[in-house]
Amino acid sequence: MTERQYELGDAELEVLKILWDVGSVTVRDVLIRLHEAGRRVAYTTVQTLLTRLEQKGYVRSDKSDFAFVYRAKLTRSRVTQSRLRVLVRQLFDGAVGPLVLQLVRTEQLTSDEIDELHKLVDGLDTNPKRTKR
Amino acid sequence: MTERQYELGDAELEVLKILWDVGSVTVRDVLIRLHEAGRRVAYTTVQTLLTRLEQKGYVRSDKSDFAFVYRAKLTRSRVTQSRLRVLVRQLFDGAVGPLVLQLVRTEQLTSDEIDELHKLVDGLDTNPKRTKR
DNA sequence: GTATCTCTACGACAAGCGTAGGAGATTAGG
DNA sequence: CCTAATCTCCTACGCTTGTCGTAGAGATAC
Repeated sequence: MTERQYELGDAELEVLKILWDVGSVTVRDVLIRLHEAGRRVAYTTVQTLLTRLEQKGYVRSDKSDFAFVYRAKLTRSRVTQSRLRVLVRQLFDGAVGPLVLQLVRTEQLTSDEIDELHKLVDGLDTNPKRTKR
Repeated sequence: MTERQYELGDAELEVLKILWDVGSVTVRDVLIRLHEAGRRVAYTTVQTLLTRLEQKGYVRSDKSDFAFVYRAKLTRSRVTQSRLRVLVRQLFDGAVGPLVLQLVRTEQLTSDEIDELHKLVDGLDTNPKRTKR
């Protein structure tokens, strides 16, 4: 495809989320976590996923005294933002507005979220324009 | 992964979007459109994509006098909604609120979109009813 | 010191997807 | 009818991703 750099699959993302939650983990840590979550995978599967995540630059590893310890290199919001951007481009031709509108329109939000939204939206127009990263 | 049904790849989505825009198309129609958009693919590639889309239930075809004519079976919003749901589940554990918040926070919206958002958000609490698809 | 456990390295395989070629049918133009 | 252009059908290749197996290196356990 066009610009297919920097992708990650579902399973990889699953692992990455654990790294975000926990911080530093070994292969076994991730494995246990996944098993607790009902995900029955083999040790070496996790190992492969972590290796690939490292190759892709999402994760860094250092050899501690016993096993390799992995930690995320990219922040959660960095990655989610990038993924969102891809999706927005794919589905809404890059226009975020329509996406938000569809979300607000078709998904139910909790009243807390609605309150938060109110605050955000109210603050929007007073906010000066932001630089495009 | 768990429930991997109902997926479609980038190229497939690209084609599907053309169907949404145009309505009824032949393989060649799509091909021309793609070429106009700078996407240099072979005729048979488009054919494969349409066939797969049909197998997956996104598209329906009928044999008109010469070539097959394809049209979308699922609406655009239906598909975008489903894709959004997947992404929301993956990245935000199914919570739409945080997603919207992140979007509003990190992406710039046009003032029209902000106005629209205002209206939507204001209408939210008074209009909580929705049928679950 | 041999059996056991755990970790790493390497390879592999199936499915999904993007991409396409070739064979054979069909249609249009003379 | 003959030929060129098209269309459909079938097959396939390479890459990514999810999933492991196995073999070897260190440590542990008796």
